[in-house]
Amino acid sequence: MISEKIQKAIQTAVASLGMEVSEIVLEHPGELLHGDYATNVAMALAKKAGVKPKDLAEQIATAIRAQNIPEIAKVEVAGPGFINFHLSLAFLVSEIAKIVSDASQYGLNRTLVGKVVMVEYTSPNLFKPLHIGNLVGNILGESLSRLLIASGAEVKRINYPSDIGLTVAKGVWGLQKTNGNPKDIKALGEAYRIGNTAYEEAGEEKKEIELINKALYEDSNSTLTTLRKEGIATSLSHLETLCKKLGTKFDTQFFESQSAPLGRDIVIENTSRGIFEKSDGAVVYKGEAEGLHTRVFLNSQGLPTYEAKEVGLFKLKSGAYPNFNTSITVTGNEQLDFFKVVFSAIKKVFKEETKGKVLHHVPNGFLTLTTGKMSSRKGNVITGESLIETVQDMVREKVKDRGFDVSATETVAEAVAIGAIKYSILRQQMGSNIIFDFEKSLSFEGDSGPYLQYTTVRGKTVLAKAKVAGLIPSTKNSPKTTGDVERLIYRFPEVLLRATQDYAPHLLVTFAIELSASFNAFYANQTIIDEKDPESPYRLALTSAVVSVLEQCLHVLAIPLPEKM
RNA sequence: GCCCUCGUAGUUCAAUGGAUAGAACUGCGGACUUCUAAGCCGUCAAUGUUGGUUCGAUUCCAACCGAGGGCACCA
Repeated sequence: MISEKIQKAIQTAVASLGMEVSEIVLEHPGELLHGDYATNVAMALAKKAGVKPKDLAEQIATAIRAQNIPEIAKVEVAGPGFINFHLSLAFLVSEIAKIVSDASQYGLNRTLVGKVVMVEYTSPNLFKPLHIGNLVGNILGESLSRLLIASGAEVKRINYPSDIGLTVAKGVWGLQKTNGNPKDIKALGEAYRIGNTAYEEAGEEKKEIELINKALYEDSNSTLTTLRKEGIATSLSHLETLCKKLGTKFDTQFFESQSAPLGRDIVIENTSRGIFEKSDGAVVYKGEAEGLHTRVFLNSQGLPTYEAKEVGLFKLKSGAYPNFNTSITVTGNEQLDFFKVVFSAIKKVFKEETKGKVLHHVPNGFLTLTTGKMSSRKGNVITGESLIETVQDMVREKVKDRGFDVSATETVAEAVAIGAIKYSILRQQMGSNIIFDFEKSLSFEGDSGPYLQYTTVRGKTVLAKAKVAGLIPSTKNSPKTTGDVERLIYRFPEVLLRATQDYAPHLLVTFAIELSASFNAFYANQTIIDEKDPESPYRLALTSAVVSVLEQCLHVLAIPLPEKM
């Protein structure tokens, strides 16, 4: 990568002056006028060396110039002591050529080759309609998975649905009351709603539901068990359809019905070893020694709680992938403290199995809707599905006057709806709460999923037209100056790498938007296809490079690309 | 009460301790008989408060104000 090359050059220059730096900070100046890269080493070293930052910067700059690096056209000192680097035209053009030839391989790195990473996300309660939170978790988890793959990791996507417990009991109770069909997803949703309401009223019904819960755990009533199993099958196949729409395919599913008994046994076993202890009839883990808090792992009836199930889940996961290096769990940010305690307990219980491995909890924020539209249209419960449906309805309206045929309209509407939703979730830093604005997300103007999709589709249209005209992309005849597109696009590999290292898909989103904007400006400024212009093949190569990089961005973000828009 | 997040234009988001805080939406004003106008160009507008560390703070530290979340048998 070019950034590494420049860092090395600085290191060499600094060393030649008899100084040392542990880390070279290289950044892209906010203004393209200030060059393509800048470093602050001179300012950082000046004090220790007892010289003026600007003087030291000049000395370092001279030492760098002496190295005659072909990729660097100009090195200059500016401001309080920055050293600015301007990349050479030859480098920028050669990078375009490289992108065109590497295509979908451009920018991938091998930093995680040989590493096995488990990513657990989505993890819904079966029987309960998919909540918006599950949708957010799925979207972030999928993008994280794809980022890791782009760095060479072997990713195992894991889904951990809750198929037993109070939620399921509420649904089964509701099915009996409504005489609902467990094979009908709508009936399941309704059954859960009724069961949940009844439970909250805390009367006789609550006791009935608790008895059902116990019976389901013990598998003591075949009628109830059958209802549960049928409902689970329905929920699962429905989930699979939705995940397919969202671009997710899980490698493995573990169920709470598996992790619960396993977790319970492990906790009991480790209570005698002193890791857990009894307190008020329950079995707890005391985290206070590590600045955490106490959590209940087995309740006073001896049933495993969510905590114990996590312990069991770890056993399942590490059993399935014993060679794993990192285990990532994506859940809502309200579980931050919960996971600190649970991970602490797991590390003690599985001392050997967790040695040298990383357990990581990645929190995602809440999604709130700004307009009251959802509630008026779909009832009080806002599910992941109804969100997608509503957005898709709105897109369908917009697509109508574009003159597509019926099937194209449907495909485009779905891709754009999912693009809009995913974008609004992925655009901001993971973990902070998300405000979803229908009007804004679907305004189709700027800073949106559709903008990225539109730019890419537009670029592809140009390429297709050029092919018909017999023009072939080439960087042979490049112009004397380059524009913003060239000065942004070569950054893709570093952005991709940093997004992976920081678990920050939003960095890629920001990059994709900036690249799109620069391409759209370029597009508006001149005609790309012109048989008489010797530079036309270069502009085509540039277009091809942009399309290729944007397609990669969309792929990593798991945003679908429609054929036309 | 204790702990964890967070506070940036009117709104929704950016900014690995750096230079004139960057976009989008909204408002106002433009261009175009041209490859997709879901596009392009211009313009108005912001770091909650008070201190501290630093050559340099939106970023780090402290206090305060404000929002959200968590803290024993839900997940």
